[in-house]
Amino acid sequence: MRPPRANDYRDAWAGELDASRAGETVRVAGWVHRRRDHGGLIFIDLRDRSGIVQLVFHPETAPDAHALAQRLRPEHVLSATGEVVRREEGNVNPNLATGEIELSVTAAEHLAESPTPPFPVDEDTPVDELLRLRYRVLDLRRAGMQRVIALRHTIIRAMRDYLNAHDFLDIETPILTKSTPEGARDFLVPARMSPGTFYALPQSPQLFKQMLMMSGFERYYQVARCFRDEDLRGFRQPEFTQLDLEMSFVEEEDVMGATEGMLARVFEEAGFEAPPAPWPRMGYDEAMLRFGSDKPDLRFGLEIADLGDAVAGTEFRVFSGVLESGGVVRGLNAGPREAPRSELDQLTEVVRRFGAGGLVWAFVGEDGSWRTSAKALGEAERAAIAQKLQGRPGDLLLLVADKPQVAATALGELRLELARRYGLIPAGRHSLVWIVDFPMFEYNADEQRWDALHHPFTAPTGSFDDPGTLRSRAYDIVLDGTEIGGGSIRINRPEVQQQVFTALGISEQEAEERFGFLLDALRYGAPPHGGIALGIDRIVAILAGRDSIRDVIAFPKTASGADPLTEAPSPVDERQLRELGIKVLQPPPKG
RNA sequence: GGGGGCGUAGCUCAGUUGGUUAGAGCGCCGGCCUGUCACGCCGGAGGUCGCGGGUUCGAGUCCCGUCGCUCCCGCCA
Repeated sequence: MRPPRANDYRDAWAGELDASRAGETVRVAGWVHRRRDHGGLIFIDLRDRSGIVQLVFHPETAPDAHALAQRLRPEHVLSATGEVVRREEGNVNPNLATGEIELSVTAAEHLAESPTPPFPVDEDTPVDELLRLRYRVLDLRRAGMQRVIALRHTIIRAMRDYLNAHDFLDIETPILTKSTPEGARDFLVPARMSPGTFYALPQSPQLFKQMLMMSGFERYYQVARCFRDEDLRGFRQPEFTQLDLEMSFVEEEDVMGATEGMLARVFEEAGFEAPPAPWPRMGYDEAMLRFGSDKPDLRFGLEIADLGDAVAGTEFRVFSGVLESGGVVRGLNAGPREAPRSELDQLTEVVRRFGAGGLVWAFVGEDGSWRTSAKALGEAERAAIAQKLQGRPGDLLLLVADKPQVAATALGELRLELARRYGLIPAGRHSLVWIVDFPMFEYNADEQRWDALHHPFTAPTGSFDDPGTLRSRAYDIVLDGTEIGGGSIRINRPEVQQQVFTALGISEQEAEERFGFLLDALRYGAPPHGGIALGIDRIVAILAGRDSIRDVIAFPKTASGADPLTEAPSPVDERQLRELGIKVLQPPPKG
């Protein structure tokens, strides 16, 4: 860090003092990290953003400062002046960056006191997350959180640097915008000046960035806050940040290439060893078949194989029944395992949770014979399956028979469970892969209609005669099994946009009401364009090795959407509601 | 909306088949200590066992409800 401007509080960073400054008089300021009172000598570890330095208070040489030090307690704020002293041989602390020196304090100013903090501001004790969030200010003082928030800054800066250098314009889009009840639930904001009407907070700047392309800005980006009123998860918050970008006159590879250039720079500056770009492209169908997921984790094997050929014409009724009704039989080789029955039951539970009827297991014996739950499976079929799954003596084979989507998901989740359970993910390995060739629509059996898999502004390829066969020009980028971004080439012709709306069951009139502004803009000469949105919170969390994006957001919300720090959300005054013409049907419990 | 886990001192946790006064480590307070660095030694304070109800002679422990945190399913075009 650059030295601070010298003032009455400080002229140096605590964590950057070293032996080269021995003999100098410096002034540092920060928080009391720890205090060690030896009766005579008092040691204070002083912490600022840069790190920690040990202050020594001598009773004889600086009695006033020493008296002050006796009153210091953790998290008090202090400014201290003293001489940088090289420590004697036996007193060097190799665990401290500044451990070769200490500051022999001559004068100190007590700038602020603090009660005993509710938890220690160090990394040694795990602390309940609710308590951390209630006292987030103290939590954020901890070295790990300081590191993560700084890493977040580094990542965003790298993104901006790259995009600025490639002619992208940073353009802001509205936070108060129009509700388009499609996809996620909107957060609504009542409009006082038009009673009974509402703004919505943006789920993403999608339509605005497309209109910016139609406005001729060619290349746009924004670090955009997005809002979705859905249930939370470790990797999902109601408000989150995405790096949003859009480009004109581009094809898929232009956007993917720009993204790779940008992310490669991010990884480099974050000190994250990712495989070199370009990253592999994998079709959606292939990903679903081989990995049972549209966000495959490629850091380990356990690939899934289709066993339809191997078991064609089988007498085993579970398999034959599924095959006859259009289902599939797929399986994977879990490798040499000696799983007891209880463990097989747990694995069965995993596939059941994801909709599969059951799990067929088989241990391959030394002579190639099987010990299996599928006793009716014939010898020839066993041999064919073993060959397909490269089953060797000792291997555990796991099979699922079900509808294609169910079998894929169940085996995909089973694959992840096996990797966790048996520790199959090598430390320090990372995988990046683009998933492409998504279906445009997916049939919603409950509503008896087609839903857009990506979003309805994505450009399709193929024929509208059979919407199920349409593909979209969309692409997702997947890091270590987590989707960190997705985008597409957009529709730039109004008649195609209308065709998509029609396929989704949105009438021309309804489309005009909801998206008329976009359709209008499309009519006045829209360039071919496309873009991508990257989940910044997720990227930071993965690069920081954190399990939750709450840890990389300064002020996040709990799983119930509350902020324990401010106690939002909270009731509002009756007067505020009257002004907005709102009547609350279900008042919050008094408390 | 559904399912699992958790809730005991300021913090992290232990607490047996229901049984006398609910414990430990850290922190805190007081005393001692001039080379510690998660300082050390001695002493002390500190509890609505999340909340409400029930069973019982007796509940931290069993039952019901409820609140909060968390993970998963649904949801997240």
